[in-house]
Amino acid sequence: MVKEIKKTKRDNITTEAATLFKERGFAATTMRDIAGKVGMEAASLYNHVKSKDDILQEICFRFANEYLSALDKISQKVGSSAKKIEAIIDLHVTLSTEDAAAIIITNYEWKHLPEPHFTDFKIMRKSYEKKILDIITEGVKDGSLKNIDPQVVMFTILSALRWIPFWYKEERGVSPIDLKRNIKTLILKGLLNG
Amino acid sequence: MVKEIKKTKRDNITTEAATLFKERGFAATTMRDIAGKVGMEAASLYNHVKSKDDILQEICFRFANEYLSALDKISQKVGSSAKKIEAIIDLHVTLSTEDAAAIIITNYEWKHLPEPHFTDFKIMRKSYEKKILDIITEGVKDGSLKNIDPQVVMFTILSALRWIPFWYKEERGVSPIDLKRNIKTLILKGLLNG
DNA sequence: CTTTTTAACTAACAAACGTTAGTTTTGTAC
DNA sequence: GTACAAAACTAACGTTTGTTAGTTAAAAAG
Repeated sequence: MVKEIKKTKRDNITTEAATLFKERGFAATTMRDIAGKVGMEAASLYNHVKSKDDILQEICFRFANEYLSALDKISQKVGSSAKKIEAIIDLHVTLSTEDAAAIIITNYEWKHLPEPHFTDFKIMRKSYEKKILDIITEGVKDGSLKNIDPQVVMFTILSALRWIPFWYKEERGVSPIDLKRNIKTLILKGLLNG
Repeated sequence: MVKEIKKTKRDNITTEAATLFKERGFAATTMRDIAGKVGMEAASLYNHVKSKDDILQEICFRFANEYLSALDKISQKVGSSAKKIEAIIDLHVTLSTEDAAAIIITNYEWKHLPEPHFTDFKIMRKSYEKKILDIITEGVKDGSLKNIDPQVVMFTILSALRWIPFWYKEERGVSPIDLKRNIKTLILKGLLNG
């Protein structure tokens, strides 16, 4: 009972902080801002959270781990390179539309992580990119994918996916399902007709 | 003579500041950081620059204008929708590889612009996106482009292009020309073979 | 050489920052 | 109802921030 209440409050702080970090950036968000959103004084936050950095760490590593473990599952289960890329698109769209603020933090505010977490995160990120690079390289080698520089393909796809939480809004009238289908078509079959 | 020297020093400050804003973000970069890079005391910066915000404004609006005027030229001169999109890709790659730091600021740190510049910038940005959206919509209507949601296409392409300065490095062995060709193939013809 | 600008410097300010200490309120268990 | 723990509060701390004031050195103009 005690632990559950504490966890809920901490989660609430994390969520509100993520929204502010997204809007103003980590460095420009103050503990007093976060406290205001949560409905308490800044000092009271420290009953639930160790520091401002602590909040950032929680967000970044929660999703870094989620991305990595999801990618591992994809690498094992799914078949062809193209199918794996489709699954990666699904993964990013799902996370980006479900928890946009936190995903933005994970993708763009992680540079404010203090050491050694900064280095740890960087390694995880590089590892994620490397795994995707390998999937693409494999597809190019077996001839199922076009002979485009795998590095360019990897970064172009990841860039497109990482930016989704910035522009995605329900009000635009594009459902997550539509979004997945449209991006897959664009990436795999291209924009040109015929 | 007098004006030229002044302009050069100011440009130097702007350039060094852009590098720091890119690495640490605008809010986490101090005037003392910038001064250190330039080789003077923080207070001396104010002989060349009105404020910290002033530096950010200069960078953001210089490139916002450059993007917009380049896009207008493309809209007038170039022919088909596909050719226009190719020209937009060329534009972004050229700017991103020539002045990566400043482009990153223009794309990601503009949220720190003080009003009314923030609103002004937002309008310019929306206008840029709208013009690209129109190009895509036209191509879908005349049947030269696949029937993918133009909004999704616009954001996906722009996301991929806006992220280039983050990962592009000469050492990766991909020249700007290669990059342009590869991205065009990926976007227009897709990743799948056959 | 003298005068006038330009641009560097040192020193300091007021505000805002993350965080700590100490105290009071709130909620739960006996 | 008393006891105890959790979580809120107020107050304040030491730093760091962007910026200003006042002064000195360097460069350009006459």
